[in-house]
Amino acid sequence: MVERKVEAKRRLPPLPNAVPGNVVTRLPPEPSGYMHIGHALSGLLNYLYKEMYGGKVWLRFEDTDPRKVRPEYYDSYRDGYSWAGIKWDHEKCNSDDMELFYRYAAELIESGKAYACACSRETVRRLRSEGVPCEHRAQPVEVNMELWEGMLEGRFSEGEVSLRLVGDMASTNTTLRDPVIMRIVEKPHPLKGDRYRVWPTYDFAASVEDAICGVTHVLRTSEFMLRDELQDLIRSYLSMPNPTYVEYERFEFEGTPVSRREIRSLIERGVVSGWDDPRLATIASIRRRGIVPEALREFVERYVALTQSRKVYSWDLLYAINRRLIDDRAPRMFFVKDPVRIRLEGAGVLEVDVPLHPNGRLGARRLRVSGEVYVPAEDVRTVGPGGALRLKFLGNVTLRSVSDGDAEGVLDVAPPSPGLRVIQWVPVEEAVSVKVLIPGPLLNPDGTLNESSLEVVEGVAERAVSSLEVGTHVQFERFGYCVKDRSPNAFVMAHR
RNA sequence: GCCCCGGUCGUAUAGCCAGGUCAAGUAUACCGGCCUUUCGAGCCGGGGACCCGGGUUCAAAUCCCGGCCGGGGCACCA
Repeated sequence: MVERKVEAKRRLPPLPNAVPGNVVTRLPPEPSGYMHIGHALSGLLNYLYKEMYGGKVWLRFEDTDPRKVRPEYYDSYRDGYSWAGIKWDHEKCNSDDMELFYRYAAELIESGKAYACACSRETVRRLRSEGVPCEHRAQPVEVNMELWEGMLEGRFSEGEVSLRLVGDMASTNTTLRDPVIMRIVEKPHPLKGDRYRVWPTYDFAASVEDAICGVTHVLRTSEFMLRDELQDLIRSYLSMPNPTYVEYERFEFEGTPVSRREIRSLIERGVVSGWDDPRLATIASIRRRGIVPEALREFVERYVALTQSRKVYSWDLLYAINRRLIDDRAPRMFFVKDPVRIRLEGAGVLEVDVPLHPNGRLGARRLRVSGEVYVPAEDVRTVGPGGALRLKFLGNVTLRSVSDGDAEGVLDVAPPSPGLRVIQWVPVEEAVSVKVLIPGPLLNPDGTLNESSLEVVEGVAERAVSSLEVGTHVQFERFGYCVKDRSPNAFVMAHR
C-alpha cells in the first residue's frame, strides 16, 4: 500500500449537543418524486453524524398527503439511500401512525390547544395574513370535540372543517398563526387505501414523529428554518422533548435544475430524455454517468458546510474525487473519435498485448492487426504527410500520404521514438462503432437553456468494449472516463 | 408587500462566536515544470479572495450601523 499524501482529511464539524452513543437522526423523504443528489447529500450528513457519534438513524417516509404520494417512490428512496452507502437502523412511514396522530389531536383539543375551524380556505389565508383570529378559535372544547369527531366519522367533506393549532395569530413568524394540523383528504392513500380520510399536515406529523422516534438532531435544509419554532411549540403542548436543529442551504450544482417542476417540464418538452438523463442530478442520472457512492461520501466530508450561505457546487469538485476513486480500477481501452484509416505498408499480421492499466494490476488484452488501423483524424492532421506518430505499444508509423479519411504509412515495430506523439489506435478488423454521450450543463449561467448540453461523439473502439457490463467504468485513453451505458456499444462520459 | 437568513480566490470551504499569531490556510479549476509508451494518475511550483461605506479599537475577514446583492418563508405541500 502506498500511503497517500498526508493531507489532513477534513472531517465533519462537531455536532452541537451531541452525546456520544446517543445521536438519533433521520432521513425524511416525501415519496412524491425521484430522489436526487441533494437528498443523498443530506441523507449522508444524517448518516455520517450518527456514525461519528454512535446512535441510530431512521428512514421515515413523510407520506401524509395522499394526493402527492406515489407508491413507486418509496423504493426509489430505499434504493437511492442504499446505493449511497447509507444503512438505516429503523424504518417507518408517518402514515403508519394515524391512530397516534388522532390521539394527540384529541389531547390538544382537550387542553384547549387546538380547535375545529370551519372557515373556508380563502378566509383562513386572509386572516392569517392579516394576523387576525377567526370566530372558531374561541369555541368551547365540547364544540371542538364534536366537530373533530364529525371529521373522523365522515360527516364533513374535504375543506369543510379542519383542525387548527392555537398558535400566535400576531407572530411575525407566520407559520405560528394557527396552522392547520389535521385536514380531510378525500383521496385514497397509496399504502393505506381509504382507511383514513383525516390526515395530519407536515408540521404536526413531523414534530410528533421526531419526538416519538427519539430524534436528537434534525439536520435539514433551511427552507424549514421558520418551522423550528412551530414544531417546538407543538411538542411543548404535548410535553415532548425538542431536538437540536442544524439547518443548511440546499445543495445545488452548476448548470443543473433542481426543482421537480422544472425537470418535469424539460422531460415533457423533450429537452431531456427522462428522469435518468445524464445531464440531470437525480440518483438515476448520476449513477448512469458513473459517479460512485464513495465519491458522494467524500464530497460531503470535504466540501459540505453546515452554513446558510448559498451553495452552487461546481461539478469539477465531485469529478475530481470520483476520478481518483475509479482511476485504479478503470481499464484503459482504445476509442478513436473521427477515425482515419491508415494502411500500414508491409506490416503483415501482428499481435500485441496491451496493458489494461499503467499500474500493471489489471493485466492486458491482445490486439491483432493485419495491416490497417484507425487513428484519430486530428492526430493525422497535426503531423501531416511525412510526419510520424507512435501507436501506443505497437510501433512508430511514418505517414506517407494523407487523404480524406485515409492514409498510408510505414510501420516500424520498435520502441517508442522520443518526441513522437503517443496515440491510441484500433485495428480495422476488430473495430466496433461506439457512441459516447457527453453531458454538459443544461442551464447557462444566466438560467437560460443551454442548446448544446449533450454532445454525442461517434467513433470506433476495440471489440472488447462490446462485452463490458452496463455500469462498468473504462478510461478511453486520451479521451476520458466513461461508463458502459445500456444500449449496445453506447457509453456515457463521466468526466475527463 | 411582510418576515427570516446569508455574502472569504472562478467554485467549494477554513478562519468569524472568544479582534492581534491572516501581508488569509486547504481542495478543485487554471498556468508552468517533472514523471509517464494517455491529453489520466502522481510529484513540484505559480497567479488568484475577506461585497461596499461608515463606526468602535492601539489593532477588524472577525464587533456595531447603513447600503447593495443573493437565498428562503408567508399552503387544509413537505
